[in-house]
Amino acid sequence: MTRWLDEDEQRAWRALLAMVEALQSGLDAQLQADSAMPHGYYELLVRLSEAPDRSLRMSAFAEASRSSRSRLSHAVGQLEQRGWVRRETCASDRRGQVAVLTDAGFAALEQAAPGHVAAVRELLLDRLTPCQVRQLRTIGEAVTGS
Amino acid sequence: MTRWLDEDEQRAWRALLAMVEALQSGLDAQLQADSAMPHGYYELLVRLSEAPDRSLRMSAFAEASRSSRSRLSHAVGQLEQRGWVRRETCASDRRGQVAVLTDAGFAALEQAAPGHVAAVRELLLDRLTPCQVRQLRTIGEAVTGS
DNA sequence: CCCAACAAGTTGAGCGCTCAACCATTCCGG
DNA sequence: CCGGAATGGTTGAGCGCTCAACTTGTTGGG
Repeated sequence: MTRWLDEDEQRAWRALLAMVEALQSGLDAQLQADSAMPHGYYELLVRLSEAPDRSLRMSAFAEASRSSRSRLSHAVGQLEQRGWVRRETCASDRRGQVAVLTDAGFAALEQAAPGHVAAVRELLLDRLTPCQVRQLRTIGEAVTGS
Repeated sequence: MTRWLDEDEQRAWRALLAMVEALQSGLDAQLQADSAMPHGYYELLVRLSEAPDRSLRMSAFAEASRSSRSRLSHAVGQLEQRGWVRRETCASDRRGQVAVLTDAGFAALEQAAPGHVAAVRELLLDRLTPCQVRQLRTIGEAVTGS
């Protein structure tokens, strides 16, 4: 028999859905408007910028960004067309491809970051107490299992 | 000057991103596999099923589901094609359309619900303490402003 | 060695969403 | 009343994502 959600669970779940919806649309709108960049691409550039040599093997890149190989392949294609990322074939394994953040890509990220961070503050962090911010982290880590 | 995220904020934000990603993909995969229904459509059917007469004026429907008019129009088109929703022209305002949940739509929802609820438990609620569930609700309400 | 399994990425079709443009109807000031 | 603004909803193009199929390269047991 199905164990339905009780009042508290129902409200928590719906509050989460609403929050996610608000954050996604808000952040995406801001990035799209100010930097002509979808939020997903921004996240990719961030991951890449944090990697050694600003470059990542595709499969490692996919894992780091919690993305499917296919999605990443399409996305990197787009980023490449915009000149933000360069593909290089891996030396040790000729199957492999390495995505490298170009200077233009890093510049685009630097240009986009302030507005994005401001939006994250405005839409999320400024609306929470420091304690809630810590709670949110704990909750997120519990859900993803680390 | 940009006020960057400090350690706590950074971790909280990334944990939230990871959690959202995990939940979205997990829930969508479950619904898609078990009921051939994207999560967004499920949410629409739920809202409709809770409305008086299982029907809603398009604009009210859009607001209730925090969706744009355009998105809703496309989505209802799909739901109509699947026979889950019926469109009727509004009596009092000939511009208006009313979306009505059909019996088949309600049946599809009843069929899909148990698996979905189970997935919500498995991926989210079971990983949190009751206290964290309440925290999550409070946080969500703070972010969305109610 | 060789070739069958496997691994790394890519590709194309299809789908849901967004944005802007668009029709139809209603409202409202002159 | 009448005509322009506002409202309600739809449409089409374009984009990012998913899924399944595919190509290319590696590897390991006969």
